Amino acid sequence: MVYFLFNGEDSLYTIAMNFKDQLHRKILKTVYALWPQVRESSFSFGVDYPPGHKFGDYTTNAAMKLAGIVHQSPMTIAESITVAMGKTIGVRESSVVAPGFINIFLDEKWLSTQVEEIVSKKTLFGRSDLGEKKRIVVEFVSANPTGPLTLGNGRAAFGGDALCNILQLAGYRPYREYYINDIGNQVNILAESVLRRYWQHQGINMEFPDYCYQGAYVEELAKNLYLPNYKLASAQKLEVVRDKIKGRILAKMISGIKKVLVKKVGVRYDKWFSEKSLYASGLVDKMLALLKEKKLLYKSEGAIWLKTTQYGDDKDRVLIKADGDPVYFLSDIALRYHRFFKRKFSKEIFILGADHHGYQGRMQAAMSILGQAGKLDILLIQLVRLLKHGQEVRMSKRSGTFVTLEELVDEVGVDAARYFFLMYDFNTHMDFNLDLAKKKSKDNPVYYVQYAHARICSIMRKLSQFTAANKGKKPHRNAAKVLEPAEIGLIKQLIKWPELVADIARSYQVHKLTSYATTVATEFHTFYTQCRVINGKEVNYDRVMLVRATRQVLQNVFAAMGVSAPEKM
RNA sequence: GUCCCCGUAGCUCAAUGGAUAGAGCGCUAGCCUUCUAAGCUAGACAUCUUGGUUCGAUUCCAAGCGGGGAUACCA
Repeated sequence: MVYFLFNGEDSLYTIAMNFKDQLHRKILKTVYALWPQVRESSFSFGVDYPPGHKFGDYTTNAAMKLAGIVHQSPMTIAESITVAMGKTIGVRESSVVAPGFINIFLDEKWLSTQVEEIVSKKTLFGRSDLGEKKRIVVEFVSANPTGPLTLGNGRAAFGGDALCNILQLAGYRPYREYYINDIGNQVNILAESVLRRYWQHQGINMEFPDYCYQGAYVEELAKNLYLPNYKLASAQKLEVVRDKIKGRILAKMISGIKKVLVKKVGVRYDKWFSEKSLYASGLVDKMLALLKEKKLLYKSEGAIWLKTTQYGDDKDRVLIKADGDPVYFLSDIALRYHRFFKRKFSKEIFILGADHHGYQGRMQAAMSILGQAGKLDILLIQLVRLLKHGQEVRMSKRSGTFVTLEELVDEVGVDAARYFFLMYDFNTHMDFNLDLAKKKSKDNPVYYVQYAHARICSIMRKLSQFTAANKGKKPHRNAAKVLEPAEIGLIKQLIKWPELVADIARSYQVHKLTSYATTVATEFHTFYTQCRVINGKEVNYDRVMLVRATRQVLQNVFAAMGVSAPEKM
């Protein structure tokens, strides 16, 4: 293969490498029209080598001649690209940097029209119909209601929320779901922990075993427990009383979680799905019957197993334990049945802590059993390690050593917390130093980006004063449009937003949002320093337009990240 | 043992197989009589090791070293 690279820092895009956005496609189309011999492969377009030859033997010119594409010099090639593409999109010029690179420069007039388009499209700028209105269920956080949300849950909460925002922009219909494990042994243990604490407070000599939850929130629940008729403690009574208070305690935990997510950090869910409801509606039993019908169940050592190995899992999995209790995996299968057969979602994105990575195999096996293979994307999100005084602190709900999401947000604010977590690739192992986060929250890049927005608002305020003072006078317009490098740099970033949205909708790489926001802010700050919008009595209205476009893009990015756009700082 | 993730600047992180590897913080030197200096400009500092694939590797493959996680009839 011969690879011709059409790209360049100044020329906006690497076109040979990736044809994912509209501009790329237009350029590629032009190239195809020029040279029908060129064909597309997955990463580049090119032609086959003559046998026995290597690319290194040739310059672009020689290679193209060999391929029979053109019989001209590289400069002439660049020229023909310019002419052809100048008609469809605004290409000003192109140049050849041999061997193998052709740079393409966009016309400033075309760039200016893009600015106007951004302003007129407003929040719709960046929106596309890539997703064809497909309904995607996104499950994220879904932390057990046996303790408050931790730092680590924050990572999933913010990432999942931002991903849904992006999917929405890309034309999908995301459905945010929090699956509540409100049944099973964990809930019993929580209730028991509270009860034991309660009795301890009543002066009853009661031990507190290791399997119980140690956290301060258990104390809090115990303090607020109203339990007049069950003062006596005994092994038999414990279970009876526990079951009496279970529902109340669970409700309290869940409402606490909801409060933090919705009120505190602004992550709203479309559905808080109760695991218990899967049993109540009979769906779990139906699921079991279905699996039995498919002859995928067998009994061994008193337990009921599912033959997941037939569908690529490492080993078969227990669905019902020897003691007769079902395992979460069972309701998880029922949940997928519900999502794909009853709700008819076309896809699910399941954001899962990396400590659950072993769960993937059986989940995908379950999807295959349901005949829905390929519809479940599991996104593993690496754990957050908490450092205190340079030492790692193992976060554990059971032992009560953790930092809650609420604490963090109280310390640094929602914007800083969101931005901080969104900066990291899901695959990155984050070390989180709370002391440092408190101390350094002022250094958070979110303020750098927000500051750009505040500066824009300041200009706009000034501008409205200016126009009020000059009522009736004709606004001065610059006839000659010669863009400063800072202006071009800014525009080039702004028009990348739709491409970025599409990219993230495909790759789920939400952390690119923060990189992009920072880049736009940098370009704006440079522009701000170098180019004046209001200069004495002169207003440059083209720059006003550019500033408005920048504000719009920043607001759109902020909205996707769930970060506020302050008008003053 | 097996499986998953990570290893890039002093620190925290970026970089669809492409040109001179980028930001922020920290460090050095400059810039406010003009739209917010939470800013701008310049400078110093980096791809864990060894092989392989490729015209080209931070990126893909293999082995090694180092760190984290998982290996339940817990979730």
